[in-house]
This record gives sequence, C-alpha cells and structure tokens, in this order.
Amino acid sequence: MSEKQHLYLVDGSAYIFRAYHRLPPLTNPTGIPVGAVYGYTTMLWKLATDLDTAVGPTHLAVILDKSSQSFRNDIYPEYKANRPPPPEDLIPQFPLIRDATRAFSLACIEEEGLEADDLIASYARSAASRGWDVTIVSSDKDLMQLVGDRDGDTGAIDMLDTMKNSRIGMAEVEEKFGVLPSLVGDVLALMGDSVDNIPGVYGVGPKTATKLIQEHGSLTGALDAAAAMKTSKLKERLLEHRAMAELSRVLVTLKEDCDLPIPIEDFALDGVPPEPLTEFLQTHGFTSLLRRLDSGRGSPGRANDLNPAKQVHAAAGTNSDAEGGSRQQLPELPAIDRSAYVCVQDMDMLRQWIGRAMALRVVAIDTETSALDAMQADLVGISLGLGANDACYIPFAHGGHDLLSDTPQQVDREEALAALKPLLESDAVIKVGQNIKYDLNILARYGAKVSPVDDTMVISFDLDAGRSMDGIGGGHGMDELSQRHLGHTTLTFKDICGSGKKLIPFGQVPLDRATEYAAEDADVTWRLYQHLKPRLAIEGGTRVYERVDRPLIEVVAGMEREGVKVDRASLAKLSEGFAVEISKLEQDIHALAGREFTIGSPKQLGDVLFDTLGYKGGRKGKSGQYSTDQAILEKLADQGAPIANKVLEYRQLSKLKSTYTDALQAAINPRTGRVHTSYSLVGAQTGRLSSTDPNLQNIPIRTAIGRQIRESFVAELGNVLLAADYSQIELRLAAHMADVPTLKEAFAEGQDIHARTAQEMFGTVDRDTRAQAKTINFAILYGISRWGLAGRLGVEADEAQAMIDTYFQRFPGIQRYIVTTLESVRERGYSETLFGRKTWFPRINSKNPNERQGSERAAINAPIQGTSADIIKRAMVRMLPALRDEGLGNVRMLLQVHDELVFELPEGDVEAAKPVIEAVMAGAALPAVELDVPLGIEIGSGPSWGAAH
DNA sequence: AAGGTCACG
DNA sequence: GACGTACGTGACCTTG
Repeated sequence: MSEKQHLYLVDGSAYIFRAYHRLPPLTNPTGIPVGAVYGYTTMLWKLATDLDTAVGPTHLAVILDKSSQSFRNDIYPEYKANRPPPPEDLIPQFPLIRDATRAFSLACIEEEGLEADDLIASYARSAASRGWDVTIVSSDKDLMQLVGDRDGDTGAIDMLDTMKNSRIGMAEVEEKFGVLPSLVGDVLALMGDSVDNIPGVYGVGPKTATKLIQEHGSLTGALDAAAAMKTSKLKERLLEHRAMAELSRVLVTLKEDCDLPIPIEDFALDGVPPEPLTEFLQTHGFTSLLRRLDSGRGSPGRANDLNPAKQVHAAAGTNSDAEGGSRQQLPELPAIDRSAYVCVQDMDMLRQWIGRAMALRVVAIDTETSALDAMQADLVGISLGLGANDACYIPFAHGGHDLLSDTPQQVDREEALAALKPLLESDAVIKVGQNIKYDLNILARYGAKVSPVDDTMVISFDLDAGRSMDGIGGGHGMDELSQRHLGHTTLTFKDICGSGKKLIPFGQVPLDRATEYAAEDADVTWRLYQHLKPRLAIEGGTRVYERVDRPLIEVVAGMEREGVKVDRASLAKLSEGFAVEISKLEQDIHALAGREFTIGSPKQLGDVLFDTLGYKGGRKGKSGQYSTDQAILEKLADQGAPIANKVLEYRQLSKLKSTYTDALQAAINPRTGRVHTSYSLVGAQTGRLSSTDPNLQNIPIRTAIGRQIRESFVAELGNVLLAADYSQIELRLAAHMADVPTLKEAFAEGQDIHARTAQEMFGTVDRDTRAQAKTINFAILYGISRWGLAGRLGVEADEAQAMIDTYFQRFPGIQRYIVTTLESVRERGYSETLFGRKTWFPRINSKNPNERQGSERAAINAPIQGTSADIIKRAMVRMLPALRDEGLGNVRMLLQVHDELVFELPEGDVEAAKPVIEAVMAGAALPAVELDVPLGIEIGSGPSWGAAH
C-alpha cells in the first residue's frame, strides 16, 4: 500500500507581494532589500517542516508568474491594465525568490504566456484526478473555484493562507461566496475585480452577485432572468452589461489543461536538508534561521519533534542581521492554545491568580460587558493574562435570567471585585489592555481606579500610525494586530455572540466558549505587549507615548465619564421648528420642480435640476451622476434658480435636525442625564483625537441657525461653561517650524495674521485681500497646489501660481520647509512632529501621481496638525493637577475640539480658573520644546457653550 | 455597503 | 491629454 500523497502548490508571486507589505524593509549585509524574501523563506521553511504531519506535504512546488501577458490579454486588452508596477525595492527581490526556492531544492515552475493561476489549476486537477490531495498555498479568490472535497477516486483540493494560518475548504468558500466552488466563477464574473481590472457588471458587488447566482443557479440563468425582472437599476445594468459579464466569465475561468512542464512525481520531498540552504541563509543574513538549522531543530524536510514552547531565540540580534534591523529580536512564544485557558469559578482560585499577577508586576486585563457603551454596560466578567497561554476568565454574571437552575457556578461580583481591587489599584503592577480606556470606564463605575496602565492599541498607534501593513489595513484593533504581529486569527465577538438578530449578550454565552474568547483576548494582549512595548525605545516612540499619550488615557477616560449636560427641552423645540420649516420647503421645492421626488436623494435631485428643469451643470465621477453639492447649488442660485436656495436651506435644516437636535436628545444617558461621547486616541493619523457616539467635535457654530444648537449645551445650576481655545495655533506652528521671520514677528506683536499676510502679498489690506490671504494661509497648511488654490479663489491656475510664488518670496522658509519635509518623508517613510510623533506615508513614493501627490499634501500638513495635537494633549494631561494645586478642585474638563477645551465650573471659580487654564495651555510645549512664537489663548464663559464663545 | 453630502477643526 | 485637486475627522441619508 502506498502512502497517501499530498501535493502542495505555492502561489509564489502572490505571496511575495503580501510578504513585502507585511514585513519591515530589511536589507541583507550587502544592502539589497530582502524583507519579502525573508518572509517567503520562513514560509517555505514552515511548510517543509510539516512534512510528517497528517496534512503536511509529500510533494511541493512553487508556481511563479513569468510574464504579465497571457491569453486573457488577447481576449481583453484591459486585463490587469490598471495594475501599478511593483514597488522599486521589491523588484530586485524577484530573482532572489527563485534563489530561495532553489536553496530548498524545491521545484519552481513558470511558463511564458501562462499565469501562475492556470498552472496551479492544471497541476491541481491532474493530481486530484490521480487521487492525490492537493493544497494550494494562496488566498487568491480566483483559485477558490478549484476547492473540493474527496469524491470517489478524485482527491480533495483545499487552500492554505499561511499569513492568516487558515485553511480554506468547501465550507469557507461557501461562507465567502454563498455558493459552491463550481459557481464561484459565475459570482466573480458578475462582481468583477478592480485589481485584475475585470469589468463585471457595473454596480454589482459581492452581495448582489451572490444573491443573483443563488437565485438563478448560474450566470447565464441570472442574465436570462434579467428581462423578466421588475424595473430597477439592477435590471437595467444586467441587460446593458451582459456582454461584459460574459467576457468576465471567460477571464476568470482557469485554464486547467496546460501542459505540465515537470511531472508531478518530481516534486517529491525526500526529507534531506538541502545543501545550498546554509549558504543562502548566510548570504542574506537570516541568522535566526541559520541557528535553527545548526541546532537541527525543525530543519526543513525533517520531522520536527520539538515542543514549540522551547524554541527560544537568543535575544537581540546585531544590526547587520536582517531580522534585527528594524524589529527587536523577540523570544518565540508557543502558539496560542485555547485549551490551556482557565475558567475561575471560586474565590480560592481567584486569589491564586491575583497573587501570581502581583508577583509578576504586569498583567493583561480585559473586561467583558453586556453592551458596547462603557457608560451603560454591565460588567459580566474579567479576564487576566499573565503569560503565553497563561490566561483565565473570571465570570460574574453568566447564565439565563429566566433559567435560574442553569446558572453556572461563579464568584460573586462584589466579592471578586473587592479581591481584585488591590491588584487593579496597585502602583506596582502595570495593567495592560487593548483600548484600556474602555475597561477604565467600566471599572470606574464599579469603584476601581485602575492604575498604572499601558495600552497596546495606543502603543501600536504611536509606532505605526499611517502604516498599512499588509494591504488589508493599518488599523490598531486587536484582531488586526494579532494577525499582523502574531500571525494568529483571534476569535471574534461575532464568532461568539453572533450578529444582527441572532446576537446574544455576552452574559448568555456558555462558560467554556466565554472563557476561550475572553482569556484569548487577555493572552493576545499580553503577547502584543511583549512585541510592541520594546519597539517604543528602539524606534524612538518612548517620549510621545510616555509623556503624551499614555498619561492622556486616564484623562480622556475621565472626560468621557463626566459627560456634558444638554437641554433636552430646547433641543426638542428646535427639532419641532426645523420640522415645520422642512415640510414647507419640501412643498415649495416640489412645486418648483413640477413633481414630487426625494429631495434627500442626490441622484433624484440631480435629475430634477439638470434634466427636468434643464439648468446647466456637469456630470461628475465614475458613477455618472450629477453633483449637487453646496458649491454647485450656490452657482445655480447665482444663475437665478430659485429652487437652489430652497434645496440649500432644506439640506441645512435636515442636517441639523437629524444629526444634532434629534440625535443629541437620543444620546442623553438615562442614568446620568448627560451626553457622554467616546474619544478615540487612535482615530486620526496625525495624532488628533476623534469623537464618536455622538461626535461632539462637529457641533455647529459657523451659522447663526446652527449656533442655536451650541446654546443647548449647558452647565448645571450654579455653574458655567468655559471655553478656551488656541488662536491660530497651526499657523503659529508653521511660522516656528518653517522659521519665517515675518510671520514670527507678526505673532509676537499680536497682529491680525491674515491682514499681515494681505499686506505682504498685495501691499494693501481690505476685506477682499484679507479673505484671499486667509485662503492662501490655509492652502499652505494643507499642502498647496495651484489648481486647488485657483478653484478656491476663483482665479486661473497661473494666477494662483503667481500668488504662491509671491508667498514663497515674502515668507522665505515655507518653501524650504515643504521641500525638506518631503525629502525626509520620502527617505524615511514617515513625518515627525516637534515631539517626535511619527506618521507613516507608505504611498509617498507611489508611481500613481494622484496617490503620491495626495500623500505629499498630507505629509506637509501632518507635522503641523500633529504638533498642535501634541500640544493640546500635553495641556490636557497637566490641566486638572494644575487647577487642583490652585485650590480649583471643582473644575471639570468636559470636551476637547482639536484646539479648544471646554470646562464646567462653579460660577465663583471662573476668575481664578482663567489664568491657570491659560498658563497651562500657553506653556504646554515647554519644557520639551521652546517655540519662537507665543501661543495665544482665547477664553470665554457663560451659561452655555454658545455663550462661552 | 457605498457614495454623496455636510457638520467641525 | 485626462485624471482630480487642500489637511484631518464622523454621521446621516439613499440606494443597491
């Protein structure tokens, strides 16, 4: 009996792109970039060491793309036409990929005129037809068409995503596409693919495509059925784009009958460590792999009988070591093992965990709650992480309320919290969380003042803001970080609790499942901390994290818990008034249009304005839809279109009503009677905060009618609101950072900066020139382009260019700032604020001009906007202690709006508080940075936020 | 789920 | 020669 054969086909080309984006830009000892090669090598290593496992390969080949041209280009010249060329530092790595493959003595297949996908398909079918199992190492959705279970004498075909460490079988394909693999091609043909430039049917995405194929059984079925559908956009598009869909079907079809250049038998793995490997690893400085080879541990092609927990690297490689270049060498931790997690169900065991945490001085924590809103949710359990796979979950409130008999054994919540409190509040133990602000707020409501804390999400932000690590995203959420840094796919909340209608509260989750999920979160947080915290010191992130963002966490948590009072009655009255006005306007607009339509639909409105009523205006954008935004409507109004003003008014009132007067009433917390926003510390790439649920950073102020909403933000009886804002902080920072003598002098003398700009530029100051100067000043901050400025000023591009030239001439330093900033970002990949906060710009050297220029503008702005964010954050951190020192312990800090802080305080404290607040804000850069310009502060107070301005 | 629009700094 | 053109956000609405 011959043993079971299992062929692995590695989609090498796809892999190296992903490895390139995921790994830091390492170089080998001779300076050639090898980041992607390193990723590829470790992947091959891992696959080859699986030789003796049940699902491991007996045969393996790597398939590469030889050229970008294939038979598909003959059918459709646009195929893959919009694909940008590979990044420059990836190009020299392609030949090295072949070297790496050869070093492992593995087969490497590439054929002129054939895409890797077609070769993979042909090899896979051929092997499966002989009864071999096949695993395709790729995550390409086109290849999912091939997946299938064993069927009689035909072997199974599945896929393996080595980055996500997940298998893709029939079930996964069905989950993704909603159809069997044999119909995946039909779905792909309908939805198209922007990466490969496969057209599909315009307007049909994955959801619609799946639905159509499910309903009609096939692409042809769906297209044939279109004629009988009831009138809709979809029907129209299916009929119109039928040919494109059919063409797409051909393009996504894999060619399964290619000649096989090397017979499959030749792919056999023989278990002997290949000779050329050592040399290859040495040449490229892959020292940790060399060590593994030397010590005989898991050498490729050989059985790996070692407990992975014992595979520990020597710490800290040299700088010439490719792996040590930008990342510290870390001990390799054992793989996540959820079965190791402990459910703590009695006080004795809880005390043991607390004792160990106290001794370790670092504990990862995570709270599980009944809802997302930290101001309303009930605590149902806490998990602790003390080490890799050393994590527990402590449930307090699990079990059905209706089935008392089913309630599992748990510790009493009050008793448990009383036992945990000394740990949570101990100065000697760092509590690490992923977004620990949330846990801080929950636990504060149960009487625990958690401190000191560290936050893996914030650390990730301070290291990697703006970095898109693997094309999937550059976010800082736990699931993403786990994937990126640990290569581990976490259980998601959705996995455990479901979503939509089937969502169950966490307290209803059975304890075994709850323990897996909750303890894993603590485990992953602990592991991420091991990864990320050391990077701060190595990569220069310590100052901004320790001095700005880390201390800010509890300050912001406090502001969120304070909330702000809004006057429900006055909001309700505004809503009512708006409703009356809105319905009047609706009638007027319908009358002017001559028919009823949905004014809130830009599409319908565009048709009415430009088709029905025949006003002049342009089409716009990919959707082929008329644009109807404010600027267009204002132009129409100037042309004498009465309907335009009505629509503008309608839009304004609808916006105010739905987004503010209605929504804010709904946001009042029934327990506290106040509105509690949630600030994100990682929301804006520049380092600014952002505010959600509700967003209190975009409350109207620019129009009189909107300002009424600010009047509804009020103080408690006997108190007032005080608003303090930095005046022109970004321009002041630009003057300092670009070292512009004229601007610095103007700020030092307290001049009107836009007027001074007008004087310098035009030699005269009036309303017009001042307004123009103001526009230009902003244009500078945002990264100028002559077309952009021309559009704003309503002048020709060359006139705008002349203004820019004058500006650069009158304010020398600005141009130098722009040039040097861009040079530095192009070279290093990131910009930096005066306090060392980095923002990464991975597209700064893009070949796509739009992408590149967009990055350039953002990169010019980021140091300025980011420094401003650093400064107000430093002020926030110092504010309450400074006030307390002056006996002003009753002042509460409520809101931050980028350059403004809002406080609530007893009326009698206002005069004493003002100078303290002003001093803290004005001096917030010190002592780290001494600015050449003063920071001006404007302060006002009154019964409402509106009145405080 | 995406695009358009608009509120803020 | 066209593209789309100022930086950073979040919420709501309509439509597919």
